[in-house]
Amino acid sequence: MKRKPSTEATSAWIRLMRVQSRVLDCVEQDLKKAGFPPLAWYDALLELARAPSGELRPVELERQMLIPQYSTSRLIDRLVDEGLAGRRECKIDKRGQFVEITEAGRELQKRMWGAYSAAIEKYVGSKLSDADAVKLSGLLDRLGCSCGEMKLPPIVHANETTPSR
Amino acid sequence: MKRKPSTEATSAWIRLMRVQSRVLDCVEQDLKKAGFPPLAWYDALLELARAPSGELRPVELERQMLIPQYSTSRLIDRLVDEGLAGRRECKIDKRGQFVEITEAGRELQKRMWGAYSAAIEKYVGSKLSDADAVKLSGLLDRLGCSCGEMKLPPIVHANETTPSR
DNA sequence: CCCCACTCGATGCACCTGCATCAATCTTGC
DNA sequence: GCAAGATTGATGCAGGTGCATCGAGTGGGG
Repeated sequence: MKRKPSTEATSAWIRLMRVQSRVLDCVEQDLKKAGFPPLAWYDALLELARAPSGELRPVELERQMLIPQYSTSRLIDRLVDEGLAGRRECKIDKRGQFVEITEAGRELQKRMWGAYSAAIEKYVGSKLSDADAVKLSGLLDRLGCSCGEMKLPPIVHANETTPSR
Repeated sequence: MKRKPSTEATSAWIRLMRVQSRVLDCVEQDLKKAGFPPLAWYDALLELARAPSGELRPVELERQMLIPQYSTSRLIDRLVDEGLAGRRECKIDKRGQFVEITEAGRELQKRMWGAYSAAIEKYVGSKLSDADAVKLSGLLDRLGCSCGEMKLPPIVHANETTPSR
């Protein structure tokens, strides 16, 4: 039988939807106004930059970013078109390929982090104490775990460097 | 000067993005599998159904739903195409119009609420105690308030009836 | 009364997403 | 060694979104 959600749960749901779309919007706006491409590009560049030799199989990228296969495929197209990444064939599995970040790609990723981190601070950091941020993370994690499976990297980044969504 | 966000804030940001997209996805999936249209349709139908005489100016709808003008315009097109709503001219302001929900619209909205509420319960309600849901709402509200302005209806719905995102 | 600024809603365009499907290649089981 | 099935990545199509712009209509000041 379907239990109905409590008012509290429903209210949390509504806020989750509204607040994230609003905050995401703000952040994307800031990036765009600074002349940068969408966040998805950043995420991909970051994953590539982080990879041992600056290259990944599309499948890896896809799994890291939790986006569908075709989406990865076309995102890579765009990165390649802009000279931010290159495709390299994969000798050992001829179906596959490697995508490797270019210097321009690394450079853009770093510049974007400047604007991106400022936006995170502006729209999240400055509104919440660290303790509250931790509480929020905790509550969100409880939701995330298993609507399928969820692999959230516990904490993502190196010292002066960069997160990913 | 740009302060950098704390690790905690960044981590909360990441989770906010990932968790909501995952949960939203799950809910939309459930609706789609039950043969229903996207959530946005539900939201619009609900706003219309809630309106005093089942009709609203597009501008109102737009403000309720917090989506851009062109988006509203096209959403209405789709609802009208499906016979879920109708357009009626506005006598007093001939630029404008009224959109009014049809019986089919009301009926669909009610049927969707069945699936929708079940999904909310499944992906949110069942994962959080009411107290935690309230905590989550509270933390989210702190983020929502003013990346522009935010008018979150404090608590949205009537007894056995229906929320909106 | 008329003009100008504004509001309302629609639309062409580019792009992005989801879905289904494809061809190529790899792997497994026999 | 080979057929059946799984995996990798691309792509055509339909729809949705953002952006810029447009035409119609309103309303306020001179």
